Amino acid sequence: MCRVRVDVPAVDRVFDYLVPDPMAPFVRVGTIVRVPLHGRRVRGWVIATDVEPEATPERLRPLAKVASDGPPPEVVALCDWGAWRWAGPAVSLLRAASAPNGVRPGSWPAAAEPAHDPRIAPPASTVREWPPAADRRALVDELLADDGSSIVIVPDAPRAPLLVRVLEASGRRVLVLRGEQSDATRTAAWAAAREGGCCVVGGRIAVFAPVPDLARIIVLDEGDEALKEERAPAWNARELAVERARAAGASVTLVSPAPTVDAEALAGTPIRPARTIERDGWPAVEVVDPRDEPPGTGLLTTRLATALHAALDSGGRAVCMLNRRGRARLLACRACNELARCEQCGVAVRADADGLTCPRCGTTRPTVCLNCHATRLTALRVGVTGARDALASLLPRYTVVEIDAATGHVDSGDVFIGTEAVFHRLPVDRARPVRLVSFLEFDQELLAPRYRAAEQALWLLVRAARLVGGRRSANGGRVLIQSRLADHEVIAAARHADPFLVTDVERERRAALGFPPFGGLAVLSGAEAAVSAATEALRASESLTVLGPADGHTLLRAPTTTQLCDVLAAADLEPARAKGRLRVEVDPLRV
DNA sequence: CGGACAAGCTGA
DNA sequence: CAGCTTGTCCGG
Repeated sequence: MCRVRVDVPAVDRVFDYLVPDPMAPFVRVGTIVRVPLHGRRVRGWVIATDVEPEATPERLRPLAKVASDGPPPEVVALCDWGAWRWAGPAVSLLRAASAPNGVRPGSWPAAAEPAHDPRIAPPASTVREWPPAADRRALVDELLADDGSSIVIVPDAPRAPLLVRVLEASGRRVLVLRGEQSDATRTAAWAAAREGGCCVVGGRIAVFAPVPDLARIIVLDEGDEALKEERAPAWNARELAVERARAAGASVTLVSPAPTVDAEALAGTPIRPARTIERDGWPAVEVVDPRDEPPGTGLLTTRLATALHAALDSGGRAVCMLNRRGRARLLACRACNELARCEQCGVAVRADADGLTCPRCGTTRPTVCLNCHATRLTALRVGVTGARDALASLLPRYTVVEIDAATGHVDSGDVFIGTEAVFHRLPVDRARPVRLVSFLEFDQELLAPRYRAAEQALWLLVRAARLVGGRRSANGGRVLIQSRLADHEVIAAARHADPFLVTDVERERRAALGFPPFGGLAVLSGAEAAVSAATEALRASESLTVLGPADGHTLLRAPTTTQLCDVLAAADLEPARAKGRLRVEVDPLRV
């Protein structure tokens, strides 16, 4: 008899099945099986063996097939923990923890001894500050385990191959596990990791690597949002790493150029490198206040123009970042490209929570194209495109390339302008280093209405620092910030190479507001009827403060994340889900 | 989710 | 009242 969690997210339940004798040698916790369920065959994970059946024996059906080897028992437990922590179905985590193609369930590798006995060596968790432009390969090599397996989580995919080569050169068996790999490649790496004695390097899914002898987990760039799954449940590999290490008696190190308050709460006061390493690991930072410029200068200040010429004329390249968030004034239909205008008076309409609203006459309508009736609109890139044109006329001898999340492969150019995507998509060109990264309007990052705005803004400066290199690097690159808030702690942190100027302010602010990690926070969203039903269902619980629903969202707060998760786990939200789509996001990036 | 079954609607 | 649609229930 075994208990199976079926791979149907809408059926977030477990069922018991008989294990036919020939299958018995292959069935253990984690094994992926196919089971009959309500007239069809579905996939599922064995979550317990030798269970006492809850159903009447005559209703029990046998397993249909053993489909694949699956995550080891401790990873199955980690998925359950994640389902509790992010208030979602465990199935989505189990999928991330399994090989995509199925692995022949032969004889299991003998369960290896844990690399460390937790009774002798208590699990250590640490935060290491390591500046953005400093070489972190030596740090990682130092942190890796000499016996047992290690997991190194590198959210920034383009930076991983170099690290892999270095680790291989030092004689380690390295396996790469990333969500973007082909199914076959990922399956092969997953299967190989079961042997243990390896170093698994990868993105957020690497936290689920099926190594049997885990000794160390290293999370690089612990504040990178790529560690967080975008779909619900929005699990974060940083928290999972700490939990997995704790359960396995392994040690975990969270490394970051800008340690977050959350990392401190998870793994203690950060360890800082020597001051010279800090200083040399950040670039020279210059701040330009647009108020000091002649009126009508716009986004291209004279000091920016000078810096651009200096960077380009010496053979380097330049990057300009401008987020168009909150600047878009024009919407166009994704299908027919027609502009979204008011049906009464013809001016451009704006998108809000209820659909489209005319700023002149107040007429509203659902988000639908008047020309072709499609319901998906896209914001025209007024901000970036306008700035691109201005740059192009300022720099006639150079190629100005616009980059955003929708841009495909870019292979050359002199000046790159775009949203945050400009940091991810910039073509590599060792012969032409980036000598200038400029933020055309940094205040909108600093003042963004998100409670993690300061940490996110500092992260942009981290990305910039990695492009131009440290202040002593041969490139001679610099960062130029256009801002009216020169004294803001984010700017001060980069200028003084001291990220704790942000952490210290942020810790006080979060504690005062009771925001994570000093309190539990979740947002309900989705269909209006579902959100209001769920809100009513949760309003009764004593440990929860319920705000809303307002604008289709409800804010849930609790004294601790644990209490919040306990309430959400105990609540029956099925009646609410029946009324429409309901999304529960614990630790939302924005509220 | 998706099959089963019941209740509701329609047209001869 | 057959034949179809729509809604609700439930899975071992």
